[in-house]
Amino acid sequence: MAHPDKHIPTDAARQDSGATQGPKFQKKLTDILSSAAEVIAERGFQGASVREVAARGGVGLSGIYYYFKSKDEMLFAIQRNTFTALIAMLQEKLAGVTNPETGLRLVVENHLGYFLNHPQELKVCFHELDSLSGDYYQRVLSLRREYYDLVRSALARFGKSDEHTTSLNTLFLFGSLNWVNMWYDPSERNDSQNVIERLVDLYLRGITGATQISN
Amino acid sequence: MAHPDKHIPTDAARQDSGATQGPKFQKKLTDILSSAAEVIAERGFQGASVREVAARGGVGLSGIYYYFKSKDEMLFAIQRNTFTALIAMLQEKLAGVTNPETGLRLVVENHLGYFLNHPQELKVCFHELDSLSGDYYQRVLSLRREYYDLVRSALARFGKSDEHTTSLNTLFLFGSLNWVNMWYDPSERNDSQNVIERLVDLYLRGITGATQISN
DNA sequence: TAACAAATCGAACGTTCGTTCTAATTATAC
DNA sequence: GTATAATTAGAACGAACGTTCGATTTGTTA
Repeated sequence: MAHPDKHIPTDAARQDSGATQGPKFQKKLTDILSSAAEVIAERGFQGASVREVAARGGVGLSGIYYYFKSKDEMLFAIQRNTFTALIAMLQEKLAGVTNPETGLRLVVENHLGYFLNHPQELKVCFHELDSLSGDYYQRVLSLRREYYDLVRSALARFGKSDEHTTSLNTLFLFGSLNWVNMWYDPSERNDSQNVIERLVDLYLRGITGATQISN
Repeated sequence: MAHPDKHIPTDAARQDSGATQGPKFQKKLTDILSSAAEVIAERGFQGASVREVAARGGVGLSGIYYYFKSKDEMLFAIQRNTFTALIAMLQEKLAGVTNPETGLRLVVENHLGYFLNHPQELKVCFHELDSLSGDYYQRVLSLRREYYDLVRSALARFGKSDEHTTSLNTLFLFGSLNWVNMWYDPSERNDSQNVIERLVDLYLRGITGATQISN
């Protein structure tokens, strides 16, 4: 009881994005999360040791626990930040868009564009969905659903399929999108636009049944 | 040196499928591999403990090492068996088939059919590709390439796309196929045929650009 | 039953893991 | 400069990990 008040790590699980903490704290927290995404993408969540995350983040082992309550919370923070960003960016891009083809193109560009800039984070989100449990899992699940609904409603604008088929097409599209990080090498980023075009073409024809490519 | 000869676990890495060992040995080996696929699918490779695999397989902890040299070898055996089976089944189905639509349908039916019967094995193969290294990794990689080439050549029969586009379409298809085990619930196996049909429809139109569905 | 191999068991090894604790250091405010 | 909080550092905890080993049991062949 000699100590005034035990430090409670800022609870990255809360949505208070930095109001209570200085920018220096937020910067370090972001650095650690970036390192964590790196290590988890490489070794998997269970295989990623907190010690290595700490080393790459330039902190001591116990320093990690000043910023996060647990290893689980780090994974949760990565997934929450990523899905929140994906949703916000997509909502902004889709605002006011009515043309279905444009909507599909924006969906693909948004998702693959984010993958090009944050390959580790996206890999973690798509690869470690089941590594969380309890409250963390549920909250990420609801974000995933929100993102799914956004994409689904974009595909629904084509009006060419019944509801169930639209749902299936959405899931097929997510498969194609997420599988990209299994084979695409970002070092040769010359043909990234081509990948986007071919994927849009494929689903455009697949959904509408016509060859009405514009550009 | 009091012992005649140390037992060398039958080297599941070799391709001698049971000539040197009795059927009882092979049975138990299969049981263990099945349990291993179960645990690895649930907890990931790093998170799967040999102790739990042993428990579910009805063996003591050290009993595992009578059948396998290491945990890595177990993962290798699962992936090798799965890809070998997928390749063999697909080759048999595609034998003599020239119609491109039939080929695509057989590819999808083969892959998703295997998923329905062996969900854990397929999840392990698609989820733990990078958990192997060295020789094990290379040998699985070459099997994956063989399977990929089979599917790619089936899509190439449509003759509607250039080579690069065909490659991309193949990768997109693999994404859709492998993503299925992230959302499909095998307990409601009523609509599995519908999933296959919708996926075939989507890629049929996407590749050919026409709506030439037969049945 | 005797001999031998095949298969299983239990205990132990060295390591690494996530987490915690206390003390020391640095920054901030009066 | 002194007090107070924010941040870091180091050592240690028990638990779980993959693997090994010698002994024991089970099965097979004479």
